[in-house]
Amino acid sequence: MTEPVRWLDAEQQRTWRAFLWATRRVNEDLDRQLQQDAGMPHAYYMILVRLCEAPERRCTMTELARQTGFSASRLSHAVNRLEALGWVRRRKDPHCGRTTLAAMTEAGYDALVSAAPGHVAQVRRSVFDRLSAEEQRQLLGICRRLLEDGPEETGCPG
Amino acid sequence: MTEPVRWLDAEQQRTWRAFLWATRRVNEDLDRQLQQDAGMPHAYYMILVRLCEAPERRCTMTELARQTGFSASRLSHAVNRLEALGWVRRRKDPHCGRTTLAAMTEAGYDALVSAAPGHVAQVRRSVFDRLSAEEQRQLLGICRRLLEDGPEETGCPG
DNA sequence: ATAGCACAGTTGAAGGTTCAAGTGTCGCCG
DNA sequence: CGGCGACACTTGAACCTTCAACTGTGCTAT
Repeated sequence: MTEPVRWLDAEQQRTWRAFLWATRRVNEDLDRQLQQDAGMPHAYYMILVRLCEAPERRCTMTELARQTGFSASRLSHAVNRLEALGWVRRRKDPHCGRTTLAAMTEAGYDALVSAAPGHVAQVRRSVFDRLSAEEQRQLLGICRRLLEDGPEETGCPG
Repeated sequence: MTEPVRWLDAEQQRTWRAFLWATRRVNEDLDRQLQQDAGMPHAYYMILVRLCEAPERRCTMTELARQTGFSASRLSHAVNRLEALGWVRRRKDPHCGRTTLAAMTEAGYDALVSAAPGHVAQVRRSVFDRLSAEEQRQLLGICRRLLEDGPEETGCPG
């Protein structure tokens, strides 16, 4: 009953390995840049971006989790840290006893604004400067495939 | 002197976001599968794979770090854990006082062999089953670009 | 020989992520 | 009304990774 196990062929091996190395490299370079220049990991930057785009720079934890794709637990721990840094503040939702609102502070906004240029530059260095317009199109197509029949997408700047 | 900051255009935004979500999804699914079915994170699986391919299923820490792309520290901690699991054993190199050899144990080999089929299946589900032959070619091309002028590549099965 | 330096590797602390379990709130059905 | 399941979130422990510091070894030039 044990099916024959379909291994990857040589070309797929190469592709898979290249994929692992390339994505790791991009993520590490991104994280390192943000950590060094802005004192935050990429995950926290993403949270700040979403918060910044939200209606009054605040939104519920659940919505924030949905937009960032983080687990409730991961987000909660992260917001603890962001709160300790003074970049975010939690408030009880006046309309609903069980939801919590995370609101970006002025300091949080400033931190994001000063982090953004360096981050975008790194994204260009790591990805877009290396790819032709055609390759960029291909990349989007491929990523869409990899995301099919999964959670829906959202929108973000910076 | 502050240069104008070249933001990403709308299409690049979409591509970037899709890239982040897609690669995160692949990595998470991979990690979850291995953790649940084989009791090890993907990083440790990679170490075992390299070790398994090495001449006598053993190699120096430095070489192993180079092949996996891990930092010396990360590798050392990981091998501590793998040693505690009984999957790897450290030995002093008889020919050189400052190098350490990491050797895969029988139990380690067994663990890898039983983990491999499920892992490969997940790689197919997450990536190759979703991409046409053409897209797979494109992906390899793109990853190569992202790896240009970086550390050199290596080879791995499974 | 030996001082100095680079290499090979380890360690501990700090921080991030996950997982499982826990708290409190809302909504709904009887 | 009274339960009770689902939802929104939080917590603590375990684990993984990073960073900076540290040990010990071999090389090389004087």
